[in-house]
Amino acid sequence: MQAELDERKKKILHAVIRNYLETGEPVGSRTISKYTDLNLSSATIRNEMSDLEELGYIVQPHTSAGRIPTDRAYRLYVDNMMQEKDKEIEELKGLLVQTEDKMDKVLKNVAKVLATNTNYATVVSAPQIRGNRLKFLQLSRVDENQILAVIVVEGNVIRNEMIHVNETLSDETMLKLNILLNTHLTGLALEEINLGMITALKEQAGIHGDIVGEVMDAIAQAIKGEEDLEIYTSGANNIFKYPELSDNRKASELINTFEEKKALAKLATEKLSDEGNTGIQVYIGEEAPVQAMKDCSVVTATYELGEGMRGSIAIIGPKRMDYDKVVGSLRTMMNELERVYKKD
Amino acid sequence: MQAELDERKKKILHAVIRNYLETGEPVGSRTISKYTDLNLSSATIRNEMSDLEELGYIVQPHTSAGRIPTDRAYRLYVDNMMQEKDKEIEELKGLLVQTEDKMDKVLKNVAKVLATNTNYATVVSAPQIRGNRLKFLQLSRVDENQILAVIVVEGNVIRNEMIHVNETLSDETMLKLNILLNTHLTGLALEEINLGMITALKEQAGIHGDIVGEVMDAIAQAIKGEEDLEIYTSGANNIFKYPELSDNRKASELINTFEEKKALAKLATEKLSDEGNTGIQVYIGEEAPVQAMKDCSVVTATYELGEGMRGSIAIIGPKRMDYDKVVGSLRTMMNELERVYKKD
DNA sequence: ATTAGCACTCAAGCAAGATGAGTGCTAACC
DNA sequence: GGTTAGCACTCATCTTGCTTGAGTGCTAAT
Repeated sequence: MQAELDERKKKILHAVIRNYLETGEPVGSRTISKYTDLNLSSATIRNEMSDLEELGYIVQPHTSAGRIPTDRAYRLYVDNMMQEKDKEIEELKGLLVQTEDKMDKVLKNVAKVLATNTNYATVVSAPQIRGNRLKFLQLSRVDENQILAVIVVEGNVIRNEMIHVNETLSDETMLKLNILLNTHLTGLALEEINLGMITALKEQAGIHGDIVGEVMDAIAQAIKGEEDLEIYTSGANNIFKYPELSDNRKASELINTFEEKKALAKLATEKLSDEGNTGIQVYIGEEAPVQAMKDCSVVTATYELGEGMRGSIAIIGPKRMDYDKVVGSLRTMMNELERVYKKD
Repeated sequence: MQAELDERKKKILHAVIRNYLETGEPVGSRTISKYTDLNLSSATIRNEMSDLEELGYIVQPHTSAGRIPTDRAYRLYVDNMMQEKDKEIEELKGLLVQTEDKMDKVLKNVAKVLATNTNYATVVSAPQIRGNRLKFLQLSRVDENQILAVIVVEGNVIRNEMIHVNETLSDETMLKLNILLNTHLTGLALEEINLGMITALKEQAGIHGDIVGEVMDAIAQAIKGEEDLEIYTSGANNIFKYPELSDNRKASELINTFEEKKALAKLATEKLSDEGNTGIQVYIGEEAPVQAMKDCSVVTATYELGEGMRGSIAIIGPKRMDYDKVVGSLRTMMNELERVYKKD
């Protein structure tokens, strides 16, 4: 009962959606009658629309208003009807490639460029370093009872962690510890550092075993602690451009969500484990993984910069967002990101 | 013509302000007549209010509405009439002291606590490290042609900078460089590292002089680059609680300002150079240093954590914000911050 | 100097049309 | 049978006029 949408119904539905995307107003039969090349009178369109309503693709906000697409219609549109328009997106590339070393700056920039280019709000999450290898480790005595641990992971992600110690360590001890830890841990993935290895290291460190313990904690914390889920947002104010989102309660909620980035983290990581598809996911309305966004649509893309270094980009806008353009922008942006970074 | 506000006028003005702060509605003569202990009829109040209007302290939003205070009245209020109520602020202290080592986390927390506690939006700028001393410097070879420079400044602010080199440096060279730089630079303030010293160091480094140059650049960049002006915001959505700010255009502008943190930087640093006063500044309406905030009031406080380590906290709300409470909260928060960190 | 009283103003709320976009249905048409 | 013209109906939105009530300013009396 749902697959049978004949060609004409599809055309009409498509017209309704496109029209609504542009205007944001309910669209009526007369408009469609003129808008399409079907040369049908408004009455015929009305009959068809009536059918489409029954099938759950469009609804009237109130009797005798035009129809607006439902989530289901958007879903159909995104899955089957969308033809990408790859215009003017090329310019994005130029904006990105400049300071290629500082990862965080680049990502902030990505968020910004996408926000201004699409006129929606964007969220970029920094790469998850899960599964990545330890590249370098350095302990330094900063003063009598503070040690600075610098941890560098593949992809040049750097973490600092301060460790308090009670005893003052000599230079030789520091040197020994550094050599010990580097020789044993460098090149290992996090999963490969197991408990056995840790206890072995502690033994070798002798009386300074507890420091090794602290260092290991620091490594663990630095790498998989919540802090590593750096998130950059941009264009939050864009939501004011869409009346259906900018009534006070909703706007407030959305802005709040943007500040409380933890909810966004969920959104970002949700589908990170999914493989297979092109990496672009579209969530429409209630499909969105975050409650506050049930009146929005969210388009997410996952980028991969190397062994297990995966982050994601999300664009949040009204349900009637310009899916074509967003998906296009997102795709070029991702490619560009991967191109710039993959050489590492 | 302006100093002469007799005692009664002051009392009435005070009553008007307090009442307006609470309700947000224009306040009329009858209300005041009951609200104060002056035992005057509404008619008398009317006469006095008429005078006050002429003197520019209150205005009517339209004929036959009550009066609301002008910027000038707020200014008078803040300068002379405010008596601090230091209740319930104490609880703030508890919320703050927990993870005392990670400066950025603490500041984020400060922003958050203040925002939830006052119901206004807050901005906290991380300390300017200008004038601070270099505590520790470490160069490490991360791979063939990348060197990681870790720079620790007094107050345990840590910066990482990647340096690309063309030649691969030997372990001994690295060690030498480290010793050279640390012995000469540690303990110095930025201003004390002058050009003469730099060329001297370069000479001593011999063929690796250019690396020294890069390191110095990194130090300079890391410490006084714009990046060091880390800014934390919280409670942006609080502005939706005040109708006079939450109409779409204004809200959008404010949110935008919050995202474009550079404007806030200006606000934060503006009065950093001023000395003398308690460190708390109140900007009312047009006095605010940022255009987008001309309908708000901004209360800023400067905290000082040691030699020249100064940051600032700002609270942004409607003109009718509860100045007493805000100033109180801000003051305890600052004291607490300084107490926790000054022992370093 | 203070107050009571009264006329006046004006935002805001409400009810009663007027408007118009859009629908559903029926009967006629090809 | 599919298509269309025509018409009655619905309902959000706009307009208009009316009422209400808070609040003022002024004047005359205390």
